[in-house]
Amino acid sequence: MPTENSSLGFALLGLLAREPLSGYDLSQSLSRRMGWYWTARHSQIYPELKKLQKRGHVTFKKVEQQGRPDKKVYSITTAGKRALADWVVAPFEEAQPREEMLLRTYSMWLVPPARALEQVKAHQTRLEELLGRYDEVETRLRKKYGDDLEDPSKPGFGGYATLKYGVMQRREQVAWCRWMIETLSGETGRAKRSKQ
Amino acid sequence: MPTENSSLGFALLGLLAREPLSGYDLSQSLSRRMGWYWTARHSQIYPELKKLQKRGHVTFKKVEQQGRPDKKVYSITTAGKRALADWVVAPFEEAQPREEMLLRTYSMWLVPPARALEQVKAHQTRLEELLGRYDEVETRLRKKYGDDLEDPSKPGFGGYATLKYGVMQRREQVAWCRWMIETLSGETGRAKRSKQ
DNA sequence: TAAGTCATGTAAAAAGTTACATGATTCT
DNA sequence: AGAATCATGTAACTTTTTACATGACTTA
Repeated sequence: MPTENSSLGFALLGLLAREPLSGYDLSQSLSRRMGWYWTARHSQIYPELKKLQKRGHVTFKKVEQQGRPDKKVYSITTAGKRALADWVVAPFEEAQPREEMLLRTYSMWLVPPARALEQVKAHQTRLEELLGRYDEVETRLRKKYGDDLEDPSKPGFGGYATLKYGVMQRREQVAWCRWMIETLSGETGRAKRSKQ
Repeated sequence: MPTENSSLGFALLGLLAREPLSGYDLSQSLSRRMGWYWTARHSQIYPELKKLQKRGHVTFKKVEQQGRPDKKVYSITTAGKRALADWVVAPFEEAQPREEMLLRTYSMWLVPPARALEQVKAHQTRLEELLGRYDEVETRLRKKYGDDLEDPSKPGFGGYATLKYGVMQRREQVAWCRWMIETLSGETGRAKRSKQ
């Protein structure tokens, strides 16, 4: 076992620092609250919780439920909270980026611009759907935390600041899509005109 | 072996579609040309080239050199070029994003704003260094391709479009950092003032 | 002489995805 | 009756990182 938690471990601790959650809850919360910058499947979450528990960063107690399967509710420990806070301010290097859209864009010169156009438009649609969901999240956050969102010592701030980042990035990505569409259709337009 | 190439496989094909390269060259080109949206170490590249070769998407010939180790120069095949072009326009889902800065931001409410501030400033510095390097790349691209950069059927377009995306994203990330710094220092400012 | 570049690989481990596995309840 | 939700896990596989391994030549 490595000396430090993985990024996923810290993601889970970040959620547990706000409220105790079961593995199932963590899976939902991760995708709902951190989904636009970190994700994991439940098959990765359950083993990770075991590691956190062995390290003493979380504890759990079994909760029996009526009409539902029993669950294990995890809570962050003092040591876990300290490890998390240390990690937040520790120097680090960003993980290697993986933007498949750009990988495809790099080789778009090989295909007819009209086909490339379809790919870019599909991407734009995905982005706009995402932006729509951000709006709902912002409304929900504002209702839950109010003016506390701008207060960096309140838990609401984390969700707000990361959401803001997501919105800014997605908007800019849509702008890039628009530029791509213009450039690509300009070309097909010229091609069509020259054939007339 | 899976039926399709991995993303890395297509990244390498994308480079080889422009010119034949050795494994070593591919490693350099990958980080120089695609470094801000896809990376790989040489330990991943060499095995991947073997897979591409077994699939018939690339061929190689040994080139003996004087005063330097021999090298294997890889070229894309017709089948490889077709597979690449198909992949460029195929529907897909973006790989899961991994933005560690946001993971840390989510838990920043746990630490004193002054410490969080340091982290954000360090991030901003990294981003501005990146932006500086983009400038050099743009100059180099413009010299090499001229007005062909805006022509979607010329190879220069791929590099130009992806670079543009990178510049737009990084600028927006810097703007987010500035907002964070404002919000975090506002808070420390208030704290300091209230203690006076 | 030490560090850096050119050049190619393998091994081990960590991180992440997909598939397998089970079972009760609730909603359509 | 079938699909969705709640709930927890394991197994197999792919992808990525880190470390190991070698060796000639060039530059400071």
